[in-house]
Formats: sequence, structure tokens, C-alpha cells
Amino acid sequence: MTGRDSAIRSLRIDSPPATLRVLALDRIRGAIVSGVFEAGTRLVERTLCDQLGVSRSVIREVIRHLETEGLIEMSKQGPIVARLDWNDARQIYDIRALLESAAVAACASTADSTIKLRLASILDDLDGAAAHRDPPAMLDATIQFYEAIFTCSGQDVAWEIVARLNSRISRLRVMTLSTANRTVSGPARLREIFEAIERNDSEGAAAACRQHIAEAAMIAEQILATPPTTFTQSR
Amino acid sequence: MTGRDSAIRSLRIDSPPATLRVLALDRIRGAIVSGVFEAGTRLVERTLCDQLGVSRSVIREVIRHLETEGLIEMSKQGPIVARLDWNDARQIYDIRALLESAAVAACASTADSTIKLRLASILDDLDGAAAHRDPPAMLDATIQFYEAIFTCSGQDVAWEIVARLNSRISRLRVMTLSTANRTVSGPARLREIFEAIERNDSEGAAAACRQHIAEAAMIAEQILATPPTTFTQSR
DNA sequence: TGTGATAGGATGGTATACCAGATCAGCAGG
DNA sequence: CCTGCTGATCTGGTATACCATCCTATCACA
Repeated sequence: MTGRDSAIRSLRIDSPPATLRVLALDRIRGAIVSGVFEAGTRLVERTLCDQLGVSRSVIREVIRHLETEGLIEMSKQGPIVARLDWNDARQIYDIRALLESAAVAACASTADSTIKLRLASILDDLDGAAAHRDPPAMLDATIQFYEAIFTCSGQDVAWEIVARLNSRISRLRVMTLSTANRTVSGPARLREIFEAIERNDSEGAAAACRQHIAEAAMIAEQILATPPTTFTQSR
Repeated sequence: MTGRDSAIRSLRIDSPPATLRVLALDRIRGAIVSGVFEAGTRLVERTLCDQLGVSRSVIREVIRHLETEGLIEMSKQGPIVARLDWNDARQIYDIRALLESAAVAACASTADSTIKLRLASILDDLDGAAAHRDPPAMLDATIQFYEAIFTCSGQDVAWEIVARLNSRISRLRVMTLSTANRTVSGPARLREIFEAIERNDSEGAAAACRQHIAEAAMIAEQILATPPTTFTQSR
């Protein structure tokens, strides 16, 4: 029966609707989280139309979406890339600590061999990225690690919240990942979490997770407290 | 100096920008959370244009906003009011338990007389609403109670998340509030939280909060498990 | 009677037109 | 040199027009 089900399921034609709006949304969100558009940059609608080759209807709907996500905020003179101060970042790290430690604890208490193998594979990818000194790839592997943990225990709502919060501090995360003065490196902390999950140790996993986030928050605070790279207000 | 500052600040002309978009956003969101638009109802763009007297540009941007908030989801044939199953609701109550218990604990550890008086006043309003058997007013007072707790400890990001989650389960909340078979009524639980805050008892406040949410979740599960009111799919 | 084809409408996706408010450069007058 | 006005322009807010797709109902033909 399951074989027939999967056969039927593979019949599906999921043609990517790929409306212009979704494409534009991904492009602009990517440009913001990757730092192409710096914080405070004005996002002039007609300029974006030219840059993306779409009309203002599309751009405006994308702006509404990203505004609700918290990546764009409206100033008097129209939309700008949301600025991030330490007050916001601190709260985000606090919330992450709560949600992620709860998720790793839940995962640890129910983890079977499937999820353990998957997490081990992701950690291998992470080590490879770290060896190549590739912060974006490291960040990507870290995201996959947590996504696997959240979804394995059926917490997709919480994962969506965490993912959205993370996109708001993405540049901060790249910087913390590549910071050297970390007592214990990020990948090592993730491996601690993994080992606790592997021995189904909920409390140990949660503690390691909280420690991981606390360290990242400390580094982030140093970065945000002393603005070394002046965020320029471009055009 | 502060007197002069506040005087200058009161000079501001903050004319309500009141763009059509925000008006329409509030209207439609209100219609959804208050149940005027039931779950699964198709939201046909041109129909909304007629009903609100605005053009499709406005409606579409509002739909993008509410879609990102999780109140609207896109089906094959356009936007519909998001349905809520127990799987989602359960996760929402779990997340609320984490965030709200942390917030009341933080509030309890730092509460001064100002916030205590404010909370007491809100609880009086709540009792008044309960006496008049006015669930919407009770829900409003409950929201104010938690908002005061979150903002008093500088947790506006977490509050925004909780508020958004709550809007997704608003009808559920009205029903749980008016349910009689609650072992201890909602207002009583809130008063327990308040009393713990009043004696600056973090752990007691958090425990009462978790208990409050667990009870609400139990009632919600009964409501959602047995769909008494068949959600009709209206045009 | 049943099947398929076709025309029409409904609906979302996209582009464009128009308007109002804000901003700024420049100029005339004191 | 400062002040105040004015027109040009930029920019977001709003409305409308056009198109592609999907659904449906009707009708013709076997």
C-alpha cells in the first residue's frame, strides 16, 4: 500500500508556480541577510523595480512581506533595511535560548538512530566548511542542524519563529562564527549538543545549547557595542 | 532639562498617517480574529475591494501582510482564512508557556510598585468583564495584563511574537475563557500570577503561568478534537 | 444519453497611470 | 548674508487596465 501511495505521490506535477513575487522576495531577502543591502539603506521602490526588472506592484507586496518579517522597517521617507541595536539582538538571543534549548531537550528525549545519523552528517558538513574557513557555509550547516532538531520533534511553528529571528541577526551570526576569540568554537558546541542527544540526555543537551547561545550573544554584544564598521547611509 | 525635553517632544505633530492600507489591515485582521471571516473562507480580492471600498493594490498588500502573520494562507485558488488544527494550536500553547513563564518570572524579579498597581488595575477590569459575562472584554484585559508584563521588562520582541501567536488562536481563546468546566477560572489563575509577582516570587509566578496555559490548552484540545461547529466553506 | 468541445466568467498575477506630500535648489528681496 | 517663496522632482499611496489560467455551464454530436 505504501509503495502504491508513494508511486501516486510521485505522480504529482509540482510545477514551481514561481510567481515573480516569490522570486523577488527571495532575491531581496537574500540581499538583505547577506549584507548586500546594509542596515539603514533606503529601499526606493522604483529603483528596486529597475534593479529587479519587475513592476511596483510586485516590489510593494514584497516590501509588505519583509516588513512583517522584521527585515524592513518604514521610516518617514519610505522603507529602509531594518537596523539592529543591541536591545533587539539581546532579546532575540534570549528567545532563541528558550526555544532552542527546549527543542534540543525534546529531540534528545525521543531521538532515534535516523535523526542521530542525520545530525552527524550535518556536523560533518559543518566541519568541512570550518576547515575551508567558509563562514556562510558554516552558517548554513548550523541552520540545517537546528532545523533537523526542530522538525524531528514536530515543532515547525517554533522553527519558523526561530528562523525568522535568525534572519534578523544573520550578519551578526556570520561575524560571531568567524570570531576567533571564542573560548570554545561554535562547531565544538554544536557537537556537544549532538553528543548529549546521542545519549538521549535532555538536560545536558539543553545546557550545552544555552551555553552555545550565551557565548554567541556575548560576542554579538561586543560587535554591536563598538560599531567598528560605520553603517553608511548609502544613496 | 527633562521638563524641556518632554515639552519639546509634546510639540511633535504626529498626524495619524492613517493610510488606507493600515485601516484596511486592521479591519480585515479584526474580521478574522473576531470570527466574522471563518477559517477556510475564501478571501476573493475583488469582493474585499467592494466590501472595504478600496482598490486591489491595497487589498493585495494587506493580504501579503496577514499571510506573513499566519492569519491567511494561500490555497491553489487564492487566499483563504488560515485553518487551525490541533497540531498547530498545541505548538502555539507550548511556545506561549515558554515565553510567558519566562516573562512573568523576569517581571516578578524586578517588579516595582508602578507595575504592580498597573496589573492590579487591569485585573479589576478583568473581574468587571467577567462579572458581565463579556468574553471579548475578558480577552482584551488578559491581553493587556500580559502586554504590561512583557513590556515592563523590556521584552517587546517576545511580546510581538506572543501577540501574533495569540491572534492565530483568538477564537479558541474566547471559547476557553467562556468555558465553565475550568477547574479554576482564568481570572483566578491570572490573579495567582499577580500575587506571585506582588511578592516578587519568580518561580511561583512562572509555575502559575505554566498552569494557566496548560489548562487553557486542555480546553482547547477538547474543542478542536471534537469539531462541533462544522467550519463551513463559504464562497 | 453521454461525451467532448467551446465560450464565458471568475480570479489572481502583473504592469502602468495618476495624485499628493515632501524635499530641495535656486532666486528675488530685504 | 539671511529669509522666504516657488517650481521641479522624487517618492510613496492609490486606482485601474490587461493578461493568463482555471472552472463551469451549455451545447452539439455520436
